[in-house]
Amino acid sequence: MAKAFGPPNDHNILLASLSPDLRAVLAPHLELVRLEQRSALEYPQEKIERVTFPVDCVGSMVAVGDEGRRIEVGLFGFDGMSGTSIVMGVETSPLEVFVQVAGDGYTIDTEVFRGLLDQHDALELHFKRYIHCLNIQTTQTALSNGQSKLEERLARWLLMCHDRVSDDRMALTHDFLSIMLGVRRAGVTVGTHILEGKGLIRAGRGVITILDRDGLEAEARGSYGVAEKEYARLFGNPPTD
Amino acid sequence: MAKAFGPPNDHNILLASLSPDLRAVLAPHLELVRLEQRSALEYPQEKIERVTFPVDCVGSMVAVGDEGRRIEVGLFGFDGMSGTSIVMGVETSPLEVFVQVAGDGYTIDTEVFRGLLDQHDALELHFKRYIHCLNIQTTQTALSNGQSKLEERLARWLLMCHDRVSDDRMALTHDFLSIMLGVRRAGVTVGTHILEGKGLIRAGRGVITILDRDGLEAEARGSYGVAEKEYARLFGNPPTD
DNA sequence: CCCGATTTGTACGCTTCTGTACCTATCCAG
DNA sequence: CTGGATAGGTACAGAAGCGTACAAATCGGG
Repeated sequence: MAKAFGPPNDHNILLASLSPDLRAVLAPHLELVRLEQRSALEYPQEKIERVTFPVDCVGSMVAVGDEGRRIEVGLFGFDGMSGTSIVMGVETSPLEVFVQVAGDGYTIDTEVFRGLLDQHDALELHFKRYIHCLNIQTTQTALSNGQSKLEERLARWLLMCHDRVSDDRMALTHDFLSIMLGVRRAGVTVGTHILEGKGLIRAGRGVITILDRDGLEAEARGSYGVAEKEYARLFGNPPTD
Repeated sequence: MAKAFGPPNDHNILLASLSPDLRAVLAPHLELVRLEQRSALEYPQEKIERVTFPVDCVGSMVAVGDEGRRIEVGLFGFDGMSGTSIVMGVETSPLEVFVQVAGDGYTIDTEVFRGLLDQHDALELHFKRYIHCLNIQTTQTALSNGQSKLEERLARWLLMCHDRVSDDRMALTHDFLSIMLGVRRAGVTVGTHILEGKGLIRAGRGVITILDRDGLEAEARGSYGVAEKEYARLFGNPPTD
């Protein structure tokens, strides 16, 4: 299977798939900003100030528990948005949301966004449907966390990340991946070697290159694809397809 | 900590916490029905016919993967509802939703429900906020699946189930629990012995009795409570508190 | 071009959980 | 009261991953 969201990533698909009139409603309030790696988009239990629609950056939603436990529960790029709680009518969330791959994104003030959603039901519907897809992604993560081996989870994660960047080369350290997957750093090293040994990826210092998407999907053994199919069904494939 | 949703369960809290006028909007369309154990409330990828608000039954949302992999990703009782996708503007979901503990519940036809949501934004807001809580529950499940030991996950699950039934005695087999947690049946047997050994529960054939909620919460080591606190914040404690 | 910082490779013993198997205890219908 | 069905207890070898530790490789600033 090709990338879930197709090649174009000079814009945000979620915004681009709005009808022209709804896009016109949002456009005047969107501001294009540069988002640096590790910068926070939301803090746990703190008021969400801005909603962000990535263009070529990638964000992670991470659940934090006691004793430093943490694990990624959501990944989004030009397919999605931060600040989903706002759409749900809640002003905070217990998750950490931060920029994982630096890049540009459109932001809008939370209050303004909430106001526009209230005025345009079709706008809210659009974002609710995206959140539905994101929730499915989280359920698949829960399934994967409970039932898959490390290298299967790694394969799934690499595919999801690859879907959201333009390059087959991705800047990722084992340490970073270990936090996302909630496993040992050394475990990621072993996992990457397994995938590398099968010719699915190539790993360099701080870089992982995707060589064989189909192979990775097979390696993920069904843990990848459900959320992506739902997204494709609801938001369609990009015009180039 | 006492039960997350307090003692009363002769009604559905989600419905009861609606304003009187919104309750009046829904009431004429609700039908009280008996829901038997194992009966399906939603089938994966099939149109959701009815939305259900449990009174004294409990439902599970289960993600299914390849090779018979399955794991529970959501639990709801008189605090919640089935058919959450409908609120999100989508008519299907990839999850299995079924009755885990038999009992009564109010149901409403999907089309009628969707129509009422469209007419009453405040009604939709109410259910969106519930879904926000349910999503948090799923993120905590993902965290727990990835980072907790079997007996911690078991303790968490028993607490969540206990929140949603009226009795300290719960009809649960090890086999059933093993499916919910996505572990071996024999593993659940060992897990229950650990909790029993600490005096937190008592286990009989097909029955688990909660003896010490606070002890179970400590045993869950932070994996229980986040979603429950959010629910309490948004929907308040029951009037008896 | 050298030094400290970052990243990766590898090893070891240990815990947790699995797959499988088999036996026992309890329940219920006839 | 008995026989089949259901539920639970236990055991064993092995896989998977952990915590920890340390060394090697690579990078970038001075």
